[in-house]
Amino acid sequence: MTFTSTILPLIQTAVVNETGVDYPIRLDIPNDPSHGDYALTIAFSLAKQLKQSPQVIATTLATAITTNTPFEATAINGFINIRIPLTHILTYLESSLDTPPHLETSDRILLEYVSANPTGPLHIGHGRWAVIGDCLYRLLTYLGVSVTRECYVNDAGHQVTLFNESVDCVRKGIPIPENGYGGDFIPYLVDHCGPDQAPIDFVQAYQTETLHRMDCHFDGWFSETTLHKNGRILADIRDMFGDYVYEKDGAVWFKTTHFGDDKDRVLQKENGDLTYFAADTLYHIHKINRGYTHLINIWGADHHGYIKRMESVIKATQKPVKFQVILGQLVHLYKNGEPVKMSKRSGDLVALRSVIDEIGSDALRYFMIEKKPELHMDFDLELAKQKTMANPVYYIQYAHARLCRIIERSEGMPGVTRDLNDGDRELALMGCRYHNQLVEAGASFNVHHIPSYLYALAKLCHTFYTNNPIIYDNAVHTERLHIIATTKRILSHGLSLLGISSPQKM
RNA sequence: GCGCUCGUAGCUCAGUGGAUAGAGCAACGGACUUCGAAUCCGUGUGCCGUAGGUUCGAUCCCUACCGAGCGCGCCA
Repeated sequence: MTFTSTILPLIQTAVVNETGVDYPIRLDIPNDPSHGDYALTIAFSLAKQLKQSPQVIATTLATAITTNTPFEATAINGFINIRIPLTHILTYLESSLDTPPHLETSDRILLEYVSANPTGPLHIGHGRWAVIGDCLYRLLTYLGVSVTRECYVNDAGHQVTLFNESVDCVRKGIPIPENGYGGDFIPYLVDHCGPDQAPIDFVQAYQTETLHRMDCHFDGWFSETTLHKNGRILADIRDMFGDYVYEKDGAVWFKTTHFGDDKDRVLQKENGDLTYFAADTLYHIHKINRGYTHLINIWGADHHGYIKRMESVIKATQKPVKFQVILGQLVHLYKNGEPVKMSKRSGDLVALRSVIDEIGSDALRYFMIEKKPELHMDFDLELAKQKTMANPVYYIQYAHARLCRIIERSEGMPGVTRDLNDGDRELALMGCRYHNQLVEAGASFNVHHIPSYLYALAKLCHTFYTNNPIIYDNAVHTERLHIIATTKRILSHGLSLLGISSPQKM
């Protein structure tokens, strides 16, 4: 249950009773906290309809709200500012974490991300999609939404053939073919991959292990090869989309332009091979056939040209399925200010695994999730290492550890009740907003709101810690202890949604 | 050329159709006998890329332009 859901209905009723107009109301948080805990801008919206000035309406409504609800409302320049009584805040805070908020949707979500070729180690960009996907999963699941995490394994096609050839060449000690896979990884693979294991299986296991090091997991791995097995990919596509499949220049095409794409796309090449697009089309149909109604893909921004194509496929099914792509901009990796190439085939690859091992999963995850996905991101390895101790994640974790310490120290001490001040109120109110933040983040699929919120909460904690002693005169301030106990749980829970640990001691 | 993403303080970035646009870093000055100083407190900075438009109100929505990155394969 969110905090605003304990407030909004009462205000809504008061407004409807007063004006006779059932207008949807939104609670805003004012920029300036001195204005109030929440604000309504409804008076502006109703001005035309009621033929009165916003201020007149606001004044009337403020009186009605103050009279008919537990909340105190004042009208200023057309805004209605709301102040929530402390008792309401504390009552909510006490029980808030026991009832998770719900995000209303009947969709079954399939979240596909990473989906790397099993031809080399994952790079830092994969790390970014992995963390975004993983956090989104954790958040939506907490909000009661049905989400399945899936990684599509591109274990078929020309690149895999090329990769296997490269491995063979290295094994035989002969030069790798033109456009083959160079770099340090193949020799590493040759040294570690047993004779009974296929090279791509080794790579996939290697990638999985890397992801585990940053606590990223999947519910399923979908192998492209399984789609090819019965040899019916093209036939199945024809069966479903016969009207939009045609032959030209010896190739087979999908008429994606009919659905808004720039040009039609090839399903089967002149040489008889199927394209990546053909298999991926069937894969997405497969998702729909498994009952998923909302397909979310996290792709690197270099694949944005592919979106229209897959959108066309979804539209062609004429099924009420949502298709959404979260575009993650690539991470530009630097080392001491020098750009580092991330090409999978180049020898100077900086693998995700080495970054995890260098700066740690907690710090890496925080860096990857604190910025919105579509933001271009520069990531300097040396800087990240240097800043490790000044990293925001430690600031948040430290707040948690400090609160743990107080709670530990207070055990067995006599409790006393004393007055609460503005600092108490501010921290408690911030804690109340946690569920609203989560719902907002979940509804918009913007996971990066969570670290922003947690940082702000941690900041209040540190200020609170300095100004508001919980233990003094050998006694515990009971109400304060309740506030920080819940705050501690929120910090810990929020961090867990990000896949970041919340140590009791640091 | 066409398309996608981005453009906010010196740097890295939040932010929302609403009130005086905010954090962190960096700089400077304070605060440890006291629940952990990995902390706190104080001191500045902005044509929110540019120009129009919609609106009672635009940094946010629309259009054009400028700049950065990416894409425009019968590669994956």
